[in-house]
Amino acid sequence: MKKNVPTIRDVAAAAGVSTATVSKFVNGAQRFSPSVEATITAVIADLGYRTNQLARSMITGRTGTIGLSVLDIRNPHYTSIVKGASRVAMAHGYNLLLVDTEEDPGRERPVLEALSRRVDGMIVFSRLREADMDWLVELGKPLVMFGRPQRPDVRWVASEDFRGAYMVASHLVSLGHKRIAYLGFSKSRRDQERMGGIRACLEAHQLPLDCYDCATPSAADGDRLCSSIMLGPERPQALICYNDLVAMGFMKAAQALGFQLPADLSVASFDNIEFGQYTSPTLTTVDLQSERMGVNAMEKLLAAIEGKDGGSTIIEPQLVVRGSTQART
Amino acid sequence: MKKNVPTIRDVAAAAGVSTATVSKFVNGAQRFSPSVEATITAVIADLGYRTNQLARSMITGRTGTIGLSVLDIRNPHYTSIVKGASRVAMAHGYNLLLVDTEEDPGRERPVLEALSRRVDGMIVFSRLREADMDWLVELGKPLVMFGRPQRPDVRWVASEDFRGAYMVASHLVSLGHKRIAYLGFSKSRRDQERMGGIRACLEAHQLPLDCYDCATPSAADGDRLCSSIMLGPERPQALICYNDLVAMGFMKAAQALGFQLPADLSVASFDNIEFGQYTSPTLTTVDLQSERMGVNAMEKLLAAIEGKDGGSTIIEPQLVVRGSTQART
DNA sequence: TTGAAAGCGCTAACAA
DNA sequence: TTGTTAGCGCTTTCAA
Repeated sequence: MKKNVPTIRDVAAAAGVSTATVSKFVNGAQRFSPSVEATITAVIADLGYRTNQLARSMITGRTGTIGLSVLDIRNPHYTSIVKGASRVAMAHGYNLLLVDTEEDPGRERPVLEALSRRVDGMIVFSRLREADMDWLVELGKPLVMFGRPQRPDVRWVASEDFRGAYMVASHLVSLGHKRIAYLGFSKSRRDQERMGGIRACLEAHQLPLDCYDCATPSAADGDRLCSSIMLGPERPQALICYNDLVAMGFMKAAQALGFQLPADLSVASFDNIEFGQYTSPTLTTVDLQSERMGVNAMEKLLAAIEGKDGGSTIIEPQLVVRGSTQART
Repeated sequence: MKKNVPTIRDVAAAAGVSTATVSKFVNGAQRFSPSVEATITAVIADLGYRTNQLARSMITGRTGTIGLSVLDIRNPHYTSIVKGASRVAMAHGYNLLLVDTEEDPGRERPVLEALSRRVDGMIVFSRLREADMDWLVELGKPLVMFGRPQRPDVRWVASEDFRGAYMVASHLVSLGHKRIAYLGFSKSRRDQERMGGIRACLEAHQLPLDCYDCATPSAADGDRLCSSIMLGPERPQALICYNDLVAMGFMKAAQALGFQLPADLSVASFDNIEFGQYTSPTLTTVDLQSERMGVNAMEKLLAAIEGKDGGSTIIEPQLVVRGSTQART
């Protein structure tokens, strides 16, 4: 038995009208005489006709699909962004073409170039340097990025990383910590801002800052670097991690090393992923409002697709104090 | 300035050959005379020509895209599945069209029907009952599902939920627990198997089983149901939760109520999400190998698309014992 | 090895 | 309100 998907021509023939009429009807483009309307409706139901999106897209140039590129879908920060973006997209009848670049800048270009031809717009979280992303903009698709690319055509949503970092640092200083360290992730563009915020705060208090660097922003790396930081010559009293995952891995490793947290070390980080509430101790963190970032980015993109300017947005961070930070005794 | 994306005709004209030749060249369909090959290559590079996938798809019927439908992307169990599936898809040059049905069976049909027209195959995690998914199969696309749908055309990957459940129950019994409860999620088809496995084990030991039911399989619901379970007349000595999220919410609430875990209550669950290692106490759970499920499902689907039969797979569960379960003293 | 021509299923002027 | 007609960019016979 052959699979015969009915086309608009089949419907037109069966209903005794032209394909143009069926097309207009399907797209609700105008009003029809009751009789025509009735027949077409009946025939469509009868044949089980469904319009071929591909064919439509080819003409209209619109695909009804949004491309979303994230760095690691397993990081709940990105997962929440996807969730937020997905909700808005679905509510507007768009689908989501998801790309996980796995923190590898080298994968971004080929993947996004291919993606750009089949979507109406893209939201991208990138590890590329500003200088290396001309091609992205030249793809000519509406584009929303995370971070703050200095390009006139690109709208973005960003968090105030500098300010958030200043806030955590300030919190730790006020708890009486003198020796504070930062376990960052230099491959990220946000790392500079975070380190800058921490440094600015500490300098204002004339305190030094020790910096360490992850290879990947993951629990595994927090774990891996723990011994060298905690058992080295310059053991910190408080540590700020690049993100919650790093902090979780680090805390667990520190406890395995015999340290009491937060008594021996206060730990704080960025993102406020859901699971920070369940760690032991619970995690003090800077809430970046991931889901809202996703929602916001998608709203901007849909606006751009409709030719409106959604502008750019800075989302204010909020310090969430939990059990992992404590006053120096 | 107008955006003029070069088409195959532009290339043909500039190279002085026919569009058919260019098409064949682009698709590497055959060999060409050196001169033709050289000119076409040069012209393509010069014009920056890239083939329009949409147009090609319309003819070939292949889209290079896989649809993946999950119930809640924020649940790390699904996130890992997506990760696994995504890796395999990208490695084979496929894109991923992601759908998050948000645990709402009512959304599945319209969304998947729309999806089916623009993908080469679908992997779906569904809350639909067997009886309600005829339409899914009739969409006529290669299909891989999670769970064990009893349909000849559908390949699936499933975990041995009954066995896994039996294992946890057995573990708790051997720890000396007499009053064991199950906090399930009856909307899931897997719930039956899990409850069955637990019950089978307890009956073998002539122990009773109290059952409770979540409205959603989330930490929020574990939290919400905690007081009624822990402060009711039939407080359990051990609790098996539907998944890790429920367990995490439950444990946290129980501790807030003043209970010592695992001394006052042993808790275990299913999935083995990464974050179960960081809770306090760390979570005893049944590892379902989420990422592998995703990988496996995608491999099966790609096989099906190529006309091969990837078969169906049952993935064996593994009990991961951590701190949340302890012998009854 | 190359090309001519006929569409894939649909939409969008423009006419009637 | 309805129909005619000309494609969208590409692949695919079939013939040269």
